[in-house]
Amino acid sequence: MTNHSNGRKQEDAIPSLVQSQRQIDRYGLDVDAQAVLVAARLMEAGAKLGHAAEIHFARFGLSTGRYRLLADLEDNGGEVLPSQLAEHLGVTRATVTGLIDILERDGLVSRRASAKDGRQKSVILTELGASKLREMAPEHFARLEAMVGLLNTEERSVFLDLLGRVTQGISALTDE
Amino acid sequence: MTNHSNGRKQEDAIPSLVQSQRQIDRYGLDVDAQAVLVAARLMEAGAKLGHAAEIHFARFGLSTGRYRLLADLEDNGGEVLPSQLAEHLGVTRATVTGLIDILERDGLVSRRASAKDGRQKSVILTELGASKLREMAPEHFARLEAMVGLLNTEERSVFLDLLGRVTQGISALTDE
DNA sequence: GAAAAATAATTAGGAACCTAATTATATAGG
DNA sequence: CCTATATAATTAGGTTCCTAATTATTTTTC
Repeated sequence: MTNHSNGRKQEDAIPSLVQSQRQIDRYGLDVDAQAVLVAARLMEAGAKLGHAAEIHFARFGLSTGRYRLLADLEDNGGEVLPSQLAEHLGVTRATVTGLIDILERDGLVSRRASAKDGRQKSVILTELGASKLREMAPEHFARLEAMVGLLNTEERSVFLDLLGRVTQGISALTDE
Repeated sequence: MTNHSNGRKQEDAIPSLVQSQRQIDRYGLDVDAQAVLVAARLMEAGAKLGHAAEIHFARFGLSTGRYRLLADLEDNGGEVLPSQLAEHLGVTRATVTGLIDILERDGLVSRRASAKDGRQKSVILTELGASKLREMAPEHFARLEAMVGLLNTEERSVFLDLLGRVTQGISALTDE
């Protein structure tokens, strides 16, 4: 058994309800096993999706972060400050600096010093960057759509609602 | 504006439906914007949860991976092979080797050469490792429960079902 | 029973993101 | 005005996980 692709055997990594219940019972805690299971499954799904996304974007010579930066640039008229990019993407400025470095090296964006404020250097989407987005759009969006193809419109709405509420709850892990 | 904690401003990073629709319209593609939005939101949520989990486990001197390894060890009688751990956790053997290195350095697990097969070295949960799990269980599970506290039991069931189907669909990103 | 193939764990090196410290410029307070 | 503070971007160094190559041992095959 070669464990091809990523050492994951499809089903093995999925945590089960009995597994969660057993963990809770071991310490005699008063916790809902289903709640714990939701947390575990979402974590699993997030990690799996993150990994799959990297593979997907690598096909176009990009990473998830670099694609999202390009897309945000396109969404905002082709010129955005690094600090704004960091905010839009939900990553740190240090990370944005690194993303820009590679995108600039590859000719997909360029940096331009601001006239108004000497501290700022705005990031510009080059023609090459724009054509990269254009070129990958059909396949990219088709795959995203296929990904949620097992849910109908109604179910997607419900999923978005529930996911939003769980996302709000994530702060329970970091609070205090 | 200091952008404390992680440079994320609560709402800013959440992708919206109009944003997805605009991206699709730009290239005149026949794709459902809601489907794209589900993909984007799940990615966002996964990344956010992953980061929050690291902060959570860091409180106990662990990382997400190291905690999961300890928990799996406890779930399986305190002795498991590295290759099995890799399979259970859905990570590579190389990663497991690294996790064990640190856990062993901290005294939470130990390695023992197999008698039957000279290639194998099983991993053992030490008493210190077991007490670490015991000690963190109440707070750990309480926080997980709080995280999904905005969903009632019925909604959690629905969420698990829908998440499971989306998770199946993730392969659409990597197929072909 | 020795050569070839498979398997277990590890090592080496890379990618993505992080926090904290640094550099350069702009703004405010006395 | 000029020192003190705030802000923009970057650099330095760390964490987590990955793929590919390596080492050691077992199993298969002829």
